[in-house]
Amino acid sequence: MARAADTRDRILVAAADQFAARGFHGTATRDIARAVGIRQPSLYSHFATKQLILAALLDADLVPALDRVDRALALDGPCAPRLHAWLHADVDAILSLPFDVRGLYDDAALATPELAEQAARRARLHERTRRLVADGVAAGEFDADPGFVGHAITGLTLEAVRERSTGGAPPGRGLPVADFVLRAVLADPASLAAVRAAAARLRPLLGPAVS
Amino acid sequence: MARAADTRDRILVAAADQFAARGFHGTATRDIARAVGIRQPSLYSHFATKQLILAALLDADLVPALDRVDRALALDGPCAPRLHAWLHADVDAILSLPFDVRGLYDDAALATPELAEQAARRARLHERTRRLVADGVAAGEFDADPGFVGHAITGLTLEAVRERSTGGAPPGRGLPVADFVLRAVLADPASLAAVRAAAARLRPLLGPAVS
DNA sequence: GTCTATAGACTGATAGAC
DNA sequence: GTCTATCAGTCTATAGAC
Repeated sequence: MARAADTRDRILVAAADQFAARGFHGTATRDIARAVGIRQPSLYSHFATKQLILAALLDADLVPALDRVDRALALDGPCAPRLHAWLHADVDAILSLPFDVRGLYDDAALATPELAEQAARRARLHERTRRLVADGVAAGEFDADPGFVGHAITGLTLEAVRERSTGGAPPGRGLPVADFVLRAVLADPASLAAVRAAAARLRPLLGPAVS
Repeated sequence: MARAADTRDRILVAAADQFAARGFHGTATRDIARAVGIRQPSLYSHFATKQLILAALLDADLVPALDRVDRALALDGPCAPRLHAWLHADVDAILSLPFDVRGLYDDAALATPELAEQAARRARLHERTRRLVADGVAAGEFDADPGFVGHAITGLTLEAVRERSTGGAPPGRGLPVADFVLRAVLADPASLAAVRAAAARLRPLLGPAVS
């Protein structure tokens, strides 16, 4: 046991935990190594630099997230059930990751050239989230500012992650987040029950149904 | 010119900017000093430790915020207009601070004994926000989980701050945030217009009307 | 792949002249 | 209150034995 790929994964999980608690800059490679049970220089058998640990974690979060939003954008039918199903699946998927994404989005670290690819992925993710909302506004289903709602979704998702990390039990937050956003943006609030029912049928297409 | 109190304030603003960009641990006292235009040891004429700079910034954010939520809790009348007016005033007040609060809430730093007082203030603020929502649920005005809505408000507020820092122009986000939350929690969505009108009369009691 | 040893830069904070 | 000089500790990353 303790194969190389195993150690690599344990480094990633330990690094994410420490980044979440103290930030990227506040985490020493010695701290990560200690949590894994190896010496600090041994990390460099798996990652050439500390920044590449962060890049691997960002990709593990961003690549599946981009796939989910692309699938939601590609679905047919009205926007409201697609937004609801996507939010539900997206938040549950992020909360079910084996590591904590909270410390990954360090704006200064993402601004460095080494992480340009990850920064571009993140910008693409935000742009597509905004488009999902804007489509619904254009169709008359939503009454909202897409830019603001995009930021609101980001804030709600990050806070759900923060809640899991700092609080006790990790609850199924996907459904509450989806309900909260849809209630806030639906032009016809009375249609929420129908939207939820339609979203339940779409969700299996967007990812595992966790809650 | 350049009196002592002046330099102290400029240290606080510079420190907040750097904490927002690189986090508390990622910011060197030399970086703060350079932004102020003094040498690194000169900082210690104004603050005994780096942590006390963070404590002063946290207090400048938390003490007025506690005052605002206490005034909202003390008001008479239904909960919905009070929640709307408080959210509007609170977000606008935070966005109009002369410094960036985004980097202040480092969980690991707040957990140290030196910042216990600030951590307690923050917990009190969260508890009172939750109570403002719970009162409305008990009165039948809201249909929501107060714990979840409390976290949602935190996430929306932090994202509004992040948006100001990373994006370009700082828009008046207090009203959109208040509308977003009220639409999401009101048991009777049709009452939003009346709630907004009543909130507009309360808002002058909670702080400056920025937008 | 992991180890010990260490390089070289940077960290927060102090001492003492002005 | 600001400065120069500096200390002791920590940081990421490398070299080379096993």
